[in-house]
Amino acid sequence: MEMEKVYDSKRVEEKWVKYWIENKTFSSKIDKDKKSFTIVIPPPNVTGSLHMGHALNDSLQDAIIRFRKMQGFNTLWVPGTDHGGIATQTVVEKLLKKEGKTKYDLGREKFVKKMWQWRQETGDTILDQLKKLGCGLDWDRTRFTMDEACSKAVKRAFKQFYDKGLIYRGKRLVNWCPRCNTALSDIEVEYHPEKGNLWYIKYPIKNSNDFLTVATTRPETMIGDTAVAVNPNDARYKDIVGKTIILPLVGREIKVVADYIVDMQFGTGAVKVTPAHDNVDYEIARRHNLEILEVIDSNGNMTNLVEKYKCMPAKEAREAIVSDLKEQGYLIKIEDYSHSVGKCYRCGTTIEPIMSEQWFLRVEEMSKRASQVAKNDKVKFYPASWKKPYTLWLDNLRDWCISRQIWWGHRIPVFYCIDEKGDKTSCPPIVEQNTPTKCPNCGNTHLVQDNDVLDTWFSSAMWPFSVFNWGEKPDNEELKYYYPTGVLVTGHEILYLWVARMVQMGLEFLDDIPFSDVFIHGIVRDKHGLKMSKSKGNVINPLEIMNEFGTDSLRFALSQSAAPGRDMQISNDSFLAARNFANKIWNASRFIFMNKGNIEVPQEPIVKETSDKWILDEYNKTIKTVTYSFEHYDIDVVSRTLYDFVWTKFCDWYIELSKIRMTSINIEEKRQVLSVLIYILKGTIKMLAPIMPFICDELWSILNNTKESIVKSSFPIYNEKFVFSNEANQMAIVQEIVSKIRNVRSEMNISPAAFITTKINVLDESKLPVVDFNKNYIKALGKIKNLIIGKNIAREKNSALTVATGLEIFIPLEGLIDIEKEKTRISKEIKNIILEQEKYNKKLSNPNFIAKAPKTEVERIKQKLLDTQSKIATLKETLKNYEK
RNA sequence: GGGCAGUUAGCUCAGCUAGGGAGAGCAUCUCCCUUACAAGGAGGAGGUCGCAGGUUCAAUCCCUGCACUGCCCACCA
Repeated sequence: MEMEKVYDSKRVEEKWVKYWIENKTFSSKIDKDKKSFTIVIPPPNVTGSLHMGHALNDSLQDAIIRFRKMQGFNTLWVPGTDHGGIATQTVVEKLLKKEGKTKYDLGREKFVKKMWQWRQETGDTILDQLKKLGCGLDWDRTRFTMDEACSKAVKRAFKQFYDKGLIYRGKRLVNWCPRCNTALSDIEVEYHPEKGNLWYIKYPIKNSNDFLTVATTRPETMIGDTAVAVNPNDARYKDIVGKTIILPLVGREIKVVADYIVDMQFGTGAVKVTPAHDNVDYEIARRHNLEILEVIDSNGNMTNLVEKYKCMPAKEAREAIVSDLKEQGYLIKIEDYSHSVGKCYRCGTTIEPIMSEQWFLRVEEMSKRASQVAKNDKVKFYPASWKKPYTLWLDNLRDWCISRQIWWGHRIPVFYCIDEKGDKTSCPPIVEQNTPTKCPNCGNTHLVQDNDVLDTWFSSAMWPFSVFNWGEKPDNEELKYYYPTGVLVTGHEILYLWVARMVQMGLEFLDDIPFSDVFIHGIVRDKHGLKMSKSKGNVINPLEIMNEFGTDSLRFALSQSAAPGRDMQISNDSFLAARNFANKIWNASRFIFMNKGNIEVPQEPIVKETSDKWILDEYNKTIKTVTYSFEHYDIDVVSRTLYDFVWTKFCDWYIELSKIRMTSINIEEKRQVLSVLIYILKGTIKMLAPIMPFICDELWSILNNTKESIVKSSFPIYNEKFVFSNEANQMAIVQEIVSKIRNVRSEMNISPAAFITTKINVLDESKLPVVDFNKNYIKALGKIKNLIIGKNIAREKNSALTVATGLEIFIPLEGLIDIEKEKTRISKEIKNIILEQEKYNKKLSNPNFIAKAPKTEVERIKQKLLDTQSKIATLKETLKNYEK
C-alpha cells in the first residue's frame, strides 16, 4: 500500500461517505445490553441548503455521536427535515409568481399538491449535503415533520390538549403579517429600530376649554381610541382622571383612566388607548373594561369605523388623518423619533397587531414544569449562562397562538358539523385523532375541517418523540429505549422558539424531559466579525470549503473555535491551518507505516526508554483532557488539545527521537519503538476520529489492514500505568538543553546540516546521571557528533556558551569565533536572565512574602534565584574574558 | 429599562471554576528543500493582559465601579 505524500481528501472522502452509508455504520436498533445515546437532528427546513450554521451544528453533533459510539453507547442520530410552514410556502408561492399565478388561482387542494411535489423534488438536497459532511445519521430513520407518523403525533397531541381544555379558540390581539396573511406567535416577531415620528395631538376635555395632549407614533389608529391613560401618581393629571374626552375627528366620548403602566416621563405622560392595535393598550383595556374598536383589518385597510377613511390603506389613512388634525387645529407638533418596530421573522414585513379569531394553547402549567427542570438542573445548559434567560422567558410566557392562515402545514384537526347551506350547526366541534366521518352529536355526515394550519413549531416541539412513532403508539419500545435523548445541539436563536417548547411538550406528553443537556454553540461569523448574509456578500459556502480544503479541515476548523456559547470568526486561514494539520497527521502516519513494513509489532507498547515513558505520559494526559472535554461539550478544547499533542509532542519530539532507533539495524530495537509509535498513533486517531472522520478512518484501515470503521473501535481510556512523572521531568531537561543548543546554532549561523561538538559542564550534580542517560537524545536532536558530559569541564577558547538550569553548554566553533557576535548574544542572554532575576529578588526582599507565602513557594523562588545567579555569573565571566 | 457575553501579541483566540513562570495558530524576520511532511523543520522579534479602585505576601485570574463592543429580553405611547 502506497501512501500519497500529500493527503488526498477528495479520494478518501468519496470512499468513506459511500462506505458508511452502504454498511449502515450508523444504524441503530434496540440493544438492551447497552445504554442508548440519542440525538435528534434539529431538522433543517426543506427549503434549505447547507450553510456554515448547519456545517457547525451538524459537525458538532456528529462528533458527539461518534465519540459516544466509541465510548460504547448504542448511539442513534435521527435525521430529518422540517416542512417549514410559512418559509416553505413562500418559496413555492414565488415560483408560482414567476408563472404569473397565485396560490388562489390553484386553490387550496392543488396548491398543497404542488407543495408536496416541490418537496419531493428538491426537499432532500440538504440531507445529501449532510452525507457529504460525513454525518453519522441513521438514514433508514429519515423523518419529515409532515410524514404520516409526525402527523399522527400532531393530531394526538392536539386532541389531548383540547380534551384537557388547554387549547381554545378566541378573538384576541395577535401579531398579523399583512404579507404572509397570517397570525404569528409573539416570538416570531423580531423588533428592529426604525426612524419615525411622534405626533402630539390635542384631545379636548368635555365641557371645558382645556385639553390633554397625547403623543403617538401611530396617529391613524386614533379613531379607534377608547380611552386616554395617565399614571395614577402623576400630579399633573390628578384632577383629570375620570373626566370625559371628546375624540377629535370622531366626536366620540372617551374616558381618562389611570393605569400604572403609563410612564410619566415619556411624551406628555398621557397615552391614547387603542386596544385593537397595541399590546399595551390591549392590556389597559382589559384592566379597565374598555371597548375594543377595530381600526385596521387583516388586509391592512381601514375598517368602516369612520366613513371618510373606510377601506383606505393604513398608510394613506395616516396622511389623511394627520392632515385633518392639522386642519382642525388638533395637531401640536411632530417630532422625529426612533423606536422598535415589530417585523415578521420570515419576510421582514412590519407586523400589524390586530384583533383576530385564532387558536391558542394555554402554556402556564407546561411553562412552570419546563422552567422547573432547568432550575433543578435536570436539563443542563452548556454554557450555563443560558439557564437564566431560558427560565425567565418561560416564567413570563403568554398563551401561544398556534393557528396560521396558510395552507402548508398540519391542518388543525378540528371538524365542524354543517347543514345543507354549508353553515356550522350548533353541534360542538369534533376533535379526533382519526378523521371523523360523522358528527357524534347528531350523526350528520356533512363535516368540514378548520381552515387554519398549525404553527410549524408545534410539530417541531414534538420532534424528539414523534420520530419514535409516539403518534401511533405512545408507549412503544423504541420510544422507551431511545427517549430521553442525550443532548440537544443548537444555536441560541431557537432556544425559545424550539428548545423550550420541546421541553414543555416532552414533559406534557411523556412526563419526562426530552434531553438532559442543551449544548448551545455560537454563530459563525466572517473574519471581520460580521454575520454572514447574502446581502453582505460575505457568505462562505461550506461545500466550497470542503472542495478546496477537505471536509475534515472544515470540521476541524469549526470545532476548534466551537466553545459553548461563543461566536466564532473564520476565514480561509482557519481552513488552511486545519488542512495543514490533516497533512501533518497523514505524514506522521506515513512515516510510521513505511517504517513498519512487514515487521510484526505487538498490540501493547514495549516500554523501554525515557522517551517512550514520556510520550505515554503525555498521551495519557491527552486522553483525560479530551474525554472530559467531549463530555462537557468543550469541543474546542478537544481539538486544540489533540492538535498540540500531535504536532508539538508526538511529531516534533517523539517521532524525531524514534528515528535513532528506527535506523538501527537491530530489528528488535525497531520493533520496540514501532510498538509505541503505532500504539500512540492509533489511540490518537481514535480520539481525532469524531472530528476528522475521513482521514482517521482511512488511516485506521491502512494501519490495521481492516475494512472496519474506526467508530467500531473503542475510545482510549486514561490508564494509571502510563503515568511517568519522573521521565516527564527528565524529558523536560533534555528539551531545555536541546532548545539551548539549537538557539546557539541558529544565532551563530551554524548550518542546520552540520554536525557539531558540544560539551556540557554539569554544575548540579543530581543532573549528571539524567543528562548522561539521555545523551543520545541530545545528540540526535542537537545534531551533535561528539558530546562530552562531565563535571568541571572548562570552556575552551573559541567556543560559544549558553546556560541551562544547573548546566553550562559549550559549543566549540570551527575556525575563528566571531567575538562581537558572541558578545552580543551573551549580553542578550544576560539581559533576559536579569529581568527574570529581578522578579525573584523583589519577591524575596518582601518580608511578608517570606512570612506568609507557603514554604514550598518560598523555596521554589529561592532556588530560581540561585539558578539565575549562577547563570549570570557564568555568562558574565565569559563576557569578561572576551573583553581582555 | 433589565439581563448576558466579550475586551490578552499586527490578526484570530487559549489561559481566568487550583492566584505564584503571559501562551498557540496566522502574519513578520533569520537560517534550512536534514530521506514523514516546504501544506515542512530550527530559531528570533512582538504584549504596562480595556480603565480605575479593592482583597491578598502575591492579581490577566477573585471583588466593586466605569468605558467600549456584541447579543438577548422588555409595557420604547
